[in-house]
Amino acid sequence: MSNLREGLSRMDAGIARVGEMIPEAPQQEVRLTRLLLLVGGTLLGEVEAYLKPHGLNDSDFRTLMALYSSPDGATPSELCGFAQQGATNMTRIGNALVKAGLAARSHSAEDRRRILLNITPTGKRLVRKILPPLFPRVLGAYASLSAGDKRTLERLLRQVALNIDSLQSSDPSP
Amino acid sequence: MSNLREGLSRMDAGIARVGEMIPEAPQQEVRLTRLLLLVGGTLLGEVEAYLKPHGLNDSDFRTLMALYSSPDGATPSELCGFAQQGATNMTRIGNALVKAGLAARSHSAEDRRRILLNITPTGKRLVRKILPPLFPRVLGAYASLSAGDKRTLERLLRQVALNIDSLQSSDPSP
DNA sequence: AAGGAATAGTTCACTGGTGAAATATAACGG
DNA sequence: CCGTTATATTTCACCAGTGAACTATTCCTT
Repeated sequence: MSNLREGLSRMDAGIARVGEMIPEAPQQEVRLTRLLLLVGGTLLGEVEAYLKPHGLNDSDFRTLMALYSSPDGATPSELCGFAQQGATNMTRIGNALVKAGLAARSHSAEDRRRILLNITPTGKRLVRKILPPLFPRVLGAYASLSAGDKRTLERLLRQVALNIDSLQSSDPSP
Repeated sequence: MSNLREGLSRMDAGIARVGEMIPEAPQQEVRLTRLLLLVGGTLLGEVEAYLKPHGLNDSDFRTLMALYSSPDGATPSELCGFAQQGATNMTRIGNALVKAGLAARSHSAEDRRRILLNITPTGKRLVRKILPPLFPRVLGAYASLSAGDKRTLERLLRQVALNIDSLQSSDPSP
């Protein structure tokens, strides 16, 4: 059932096979990209599998966490920033959280275009309940990495992020 | 428009804010996980933005690449392995590729349960057309990394993958 | 104060992916 | 052979996320 391991070896084999037919292909970089996607996707799947029984998916959860750490509430637009979601989807997330009794909507008094979302006591209880068992899982993913390894990994990932940003700005798509 | 950079700083701020309220939270590991997800997702978005004008998404493309490197064709199940997709979705991908004239379906003679997919000349032409412009983009994401950095990144990501696998097997979900 | 641009949120139609059940064929044990 | 079991693919109903268009409100400029 060692799923990622198996998936990785299939991925490696496939990339090598394509690399034989197309020698110009930057194999290592393709491998890195696929690896990133595969690891990230699996990690996300793990987290969501844990959240599902509680009726949340990862973006619902990120939004709930943002509300948990916003004592004065937050507007959907602010939450979009934190949860890395578009406004459209934030509407759905808000609906879901309100329906589940985890958050409450209210209209802003100063700016009547704005909606304010606040976490409810039920929402706080849920966060305090589901968060602690999540920690060992997150830690487990990096268990075999030394402190230095983790710092290196973070540094390299941030570098890749910056590179992607420069790509985007220099390259307004053909 | 520096999107990832901005997203990252919002993410960092959010994690730090939660970390103040919940000191037991493993901040670095949470940061790493979110970073992985964010970078992976953006990278995927980049690739798909390039593929979209050609009528393909990333899993269509992975499947097409698998067919390109399979001179004798492949069954949907085999393609699932390469493209990291479920059988259900592979049916849809197959439909899409056939409809676009990039692949052809045929029934296997020995085992009549099986379907064989083969790339068409049109499909081969498309691969040879869209692949080369993709290379500089992939390379660009890792442009600021030294050869050693890339090897380190790959090593660390593979370690994380193995850790996740052991988590899964040791932890049959509560 | 009026008109137009900007902003906040929502709705709608669509894409992409999933799990469970259905269908068809093959393989196996007696 | 025959019934059971396993495998390959598809269908169906659903969930999550997106871009474009819409509504309501506020800001800005004269």
